[in-house]
Amino acid sequence: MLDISELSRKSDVPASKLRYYEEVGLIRSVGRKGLRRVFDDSVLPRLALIALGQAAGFSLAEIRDMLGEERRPRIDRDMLSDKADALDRHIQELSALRDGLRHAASCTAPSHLECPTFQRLMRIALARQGTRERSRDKARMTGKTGERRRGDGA
Amino acid sequence: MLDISELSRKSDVPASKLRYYEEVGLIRSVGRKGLRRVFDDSVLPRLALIALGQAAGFSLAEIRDMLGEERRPRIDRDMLSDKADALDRHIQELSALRDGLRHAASCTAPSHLECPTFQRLMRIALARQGTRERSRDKARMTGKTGERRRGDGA
DNA sequence: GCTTGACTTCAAGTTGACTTGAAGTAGTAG
DNA sequence: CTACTACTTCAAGTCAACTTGAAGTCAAGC
Repeated sequence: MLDISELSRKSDVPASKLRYYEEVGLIRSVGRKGLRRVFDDSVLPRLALIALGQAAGFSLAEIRDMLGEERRPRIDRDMLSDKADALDRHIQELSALRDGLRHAASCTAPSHLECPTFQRLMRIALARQGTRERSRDKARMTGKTGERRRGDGA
Repeated sequence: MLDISELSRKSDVPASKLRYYEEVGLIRSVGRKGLRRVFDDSVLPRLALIALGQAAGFSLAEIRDMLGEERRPRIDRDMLSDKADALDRHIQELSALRDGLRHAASCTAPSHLECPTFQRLMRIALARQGTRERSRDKARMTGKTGERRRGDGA
């Protein structure tokens, strides 16, 4: 059982962020001690997963969907699998980009836009990109942030 | 030689975005025909690189640094190499996340936060994360958007 | 030579993910 | 019991990366 500052210290996540995450339903406190939130240890791994999901380029809404709403542990395995596939494609692209950068760093061609190796690597990366057909347009998601939108009253 | 709508069509990038990219110095038009911008074909691969860079999680400012300011093709090879290394670490994390998702999708444990395999995968991912020590705090960059900041006058 | 419509500029709006600040409250140390 | 301080809420601010809208311009077709 942790209060917000202990959780903040242990997770290296600012308290304001923790409150925000609770507000949008990414984490939950197990109760209050007076006014103060009380968290339990299970939010630590959860916060780590959130950070990881963000690093993977998922929005908080997507991450919330992936993790489930804390007390609904049964999460959609097909969706998870789809996310994994999408992530894998993303990884392929990034790998191509990494190789491109790596090559550009060592290549002695006058301008690497003219270097055939670089061009080939980029073609590979871009071909993949075309394959996905703007899949990130669908990532915008239809709000569904539960509560929220209070900061726009007046 | 393309006008903005042709470029938009060929690149599948909205004209507003192209103007924005020009404004912030990511691309350049070769001139004007009357008021209208004229681009040459070299911006097409450049736009593709920009998209790729974004997919890799770089900010537009970082991408601009990586690509150079169009007429300064000599770009810093050490920096490129550092970016490649950073990207590679990122890829490792994403791979761990992908494996975690993949496993979660097929795992029959009651809740995969309790599944030992999942926990192990996450530990690996998180260990890596600790290694980087908040490197993304440095990614904020010191503005340096050249011109810009006009839309916030009053 | 006038209308049309795709371009232009510039300001302002939007979205996601937060942070900051003011004003209030409550467990704890003295 | 009072003070202190770390918490609380809520509104508003910020930042990147764009988009939207209003008002203007200009080459082309009729």
